[in-house]
Amino acid sequence: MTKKPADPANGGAPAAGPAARQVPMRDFSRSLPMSLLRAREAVMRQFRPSLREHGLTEQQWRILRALASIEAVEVTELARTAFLLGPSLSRILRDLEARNLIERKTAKADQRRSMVSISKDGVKLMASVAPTSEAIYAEITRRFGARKLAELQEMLGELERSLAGLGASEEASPEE
Amino acid sequence: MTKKPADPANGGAPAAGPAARQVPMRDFSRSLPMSLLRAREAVMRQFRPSLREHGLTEQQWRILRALASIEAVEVTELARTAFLLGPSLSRILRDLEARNLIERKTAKADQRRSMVSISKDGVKLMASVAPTSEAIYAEITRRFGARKLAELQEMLGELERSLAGLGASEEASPEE
DNA sequence: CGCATTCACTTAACATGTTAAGTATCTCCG
DNA sequence: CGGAGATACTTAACATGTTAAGTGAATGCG
Repeated sequence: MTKKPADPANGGAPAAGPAARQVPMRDFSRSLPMSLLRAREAVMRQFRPSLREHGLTEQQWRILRALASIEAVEVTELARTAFLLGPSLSRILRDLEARNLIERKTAKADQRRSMVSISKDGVKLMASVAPTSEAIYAEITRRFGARKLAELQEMLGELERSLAGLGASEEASPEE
Repeated sequence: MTKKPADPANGGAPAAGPAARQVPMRDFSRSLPMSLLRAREAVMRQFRPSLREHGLTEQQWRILRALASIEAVEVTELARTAFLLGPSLSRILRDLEARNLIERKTAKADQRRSMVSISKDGVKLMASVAPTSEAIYAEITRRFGARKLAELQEMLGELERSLAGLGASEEASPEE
């Protein structure tokens, strides 16, 4: 329960170490990336045990959920939806296919593309996980407050939008 | 190269698959974990290029920043501060030590503990990265709005606190 | 003192994140 | 029609996330 940041609560020496402290930066523990990371971890910690019991990782679950609402998708589109990078998705799909949770077949029109869909086993697995998952989500909503949750989501969306196209100033296509 | 799952521009879901949709769940793309993940990714995408130029990963940078404000810390305490799991930290410290960016020495009172501190080279490296990093943070703040940013951070903190002690067994994550 | 327990890490093993290459297709233009 | 370039993935390589087991050093207790 006790959370102690970078506070040298030990001896009490004011500290004046070997080469420390010379670069003045915001308090590290309050940076936006850290806040987002901690918040997300706090949330995911609620779900991981349940998923684990069903033999699913967070990412595998994301993929199944993304597939559940559509008939079939191309890998690239699925990567966007499940917010996974191509290589990760490629590996995970290989495993999920081996477990018969998804199905894959190359598109007729374009042999490069492969269409991915959830299998019956996949649907069954989802059905067994969804109740617990929803219950956890409901508890989180109850604790934090439905309204605040909506507000938070809205702000997160705004943050995303306000940063869109800021760091992509190189690498690939100038336009996009 | 620009391979990023960043665009939630999925074109909706016609939906009506073979074995799909039977388990009614919230729209996957709007789940809290996904919102947090996307927001954090949007933010980190701004920083990664700069860090990379200096040969640092996001986690290595977190560690250096955590070390910059104190004389020395135990590994466990550092793990809490930098929000890293023990094993990850162990590996990263090994590498940072090999690069002479940090120093380590076992505590006299307790041979099990090792005290970690940033080295002169580490401080120098930080000094060369900090300006860019601060500039990026300033731009993010400008785009999103300082007030909204503070609000967001506050909400994230509340979310964290409201979920504290919900997961079955705590004591297993980098936070507490 | 003797020894089981606890503690503070470290190693190991497996899955994903991330970037760079590689491979097979497909498109388009000369 | 043919080859350069773009596409849609897949592989590879390295770093981290995550859980479990291992190691050496302190503690507690009989």
